[in-house]
Amino acid sequence: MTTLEKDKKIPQYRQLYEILRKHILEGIYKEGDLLPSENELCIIHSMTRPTVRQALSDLVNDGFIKKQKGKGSIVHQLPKGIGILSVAGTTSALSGQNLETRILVKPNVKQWADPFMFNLSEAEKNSGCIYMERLRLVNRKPLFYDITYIPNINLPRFTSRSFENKSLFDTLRGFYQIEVKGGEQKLRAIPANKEIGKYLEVPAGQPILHLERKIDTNRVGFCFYSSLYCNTEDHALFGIF
Amino acid sequence: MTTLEKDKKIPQYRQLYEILRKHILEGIYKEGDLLPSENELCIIHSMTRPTVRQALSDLVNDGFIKKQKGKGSIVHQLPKGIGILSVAGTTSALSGQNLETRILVKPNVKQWADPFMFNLSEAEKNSGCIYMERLRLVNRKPLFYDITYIPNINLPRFTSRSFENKSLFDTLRGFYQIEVKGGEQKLRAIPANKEIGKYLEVPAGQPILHLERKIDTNRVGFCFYSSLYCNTEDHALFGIF
DNA sequence: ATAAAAAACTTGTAAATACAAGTTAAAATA
DNA sequence: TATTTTAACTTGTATTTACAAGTTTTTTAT
Repeated sequence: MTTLEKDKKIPQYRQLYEILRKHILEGIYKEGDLLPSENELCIIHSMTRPTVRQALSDLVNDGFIKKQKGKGSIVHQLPKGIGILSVAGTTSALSGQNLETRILVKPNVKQWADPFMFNLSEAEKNSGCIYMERLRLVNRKPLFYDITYIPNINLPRFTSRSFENKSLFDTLRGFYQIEVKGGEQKLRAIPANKEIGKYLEVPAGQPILHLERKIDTNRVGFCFYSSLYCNTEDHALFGIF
Repeated sequence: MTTLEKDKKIPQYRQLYEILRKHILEGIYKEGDLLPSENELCIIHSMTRPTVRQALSDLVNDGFIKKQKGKGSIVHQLPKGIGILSVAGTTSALSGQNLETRILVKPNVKQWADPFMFNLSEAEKNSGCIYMERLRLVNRKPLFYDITYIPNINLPRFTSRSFENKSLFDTLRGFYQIEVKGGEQKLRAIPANKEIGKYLEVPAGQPILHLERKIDTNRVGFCFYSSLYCNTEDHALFGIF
């Protein structure tokens, strides 16, 4: 095989989800619009109602539409802030904006910090972790200071890949067939220390939002971790629930 | 009729959800345990697999279990922080802990603030809002300072009800059949001002987490709003996604 | 005894069907 | 014309069936 990629079948409901999501993001369906009814979507895309409903259910969970019995699927107003609180990497959360990524510390293998922000399995502890520091800028202003920890398990050539202009999520999916499934996060408001203040260009002591995240994937037992410092002075973090 | 309550049929999948959720919270199923398989649940509760799967799907979305193909439904580790980021009122988010609620400003009808943190419909603007301020204490320490805004639409006797030891969500459900469906929120880290500092017993300038929330309900077009100031020094906010 | 193969589980995806319940638009009635 | 009723839509809930795909246990063969 010339490539590591396996051809994985994409489920029908997922394909429909992607199509509708794209159409909403492109503005083909605008805020307040009704999507075609479930029965119409069945006919258009040659699938049955349960399949269509699964796609719509995912769109509801991700905040793109809301449903009303008797009426239809209504396109939700798109988040104006930064949608990092749901399943999304920082790159996707900031899509459409003038985004720049600066690598502060290139991916390198090291030991896990002890204690670590989440409980680690023995397998994770023994394998060590790939460590990386990145800064994300929107319109030339630094917004995120992101420290990433990835277990060093079966990820050939990972440290030599570039992340300058590519999403970590895309890299994991493209080269290793790793899909993000969900995760958990802890939030705190903390004062910026000297180092964080330097990176985010704010005075020490200024309130900063700190997210500690554990991100689950489709590979059983494989999670990765992120410690994210976010300047919310200009941009609030946005989430749906 | 002597009561406002209509007898609303609770769907089977919702009943199963509540049972399993309760069992997990009570520790009958512990972290890492496998729930009975879908087919077993079908037999136990006399329902079909799609119905069971809908209940399990909701449990996944709410972070109580994760599913693994070929294996089963695994009970998730329960959040140690405060699960306010998903569908939950502060009361439910703090359940099990030594919780006290102090009413700072009793419910009273007033005009909406202008500008308001979310866009309001004309119907909402015209009706005015019910305003309330509450302080939530955990183990005698104030954690949340909560300002609630509820549109004054068809909620008889609302301002005269007590919220001392009752959840707002429970009141809305019990007296008005209003169920919380979801919502959206904006998060910021801000410095405590004098007033917030006084309530949360922290020095002015200390980083505080500010949540602005719009909460959707099953009553079409009826939302309510909350501005929540949270001291995350001791307790991080916890969320799954 | 060890290793490979098969069987027996598990959840994931998908179809076809039926009726309930809420909303909207058309038709009938006053 | 204005109002009420009806019909035609919409999504919500639930059953039944089938097979795919991943995991674990058992059986079989070496």
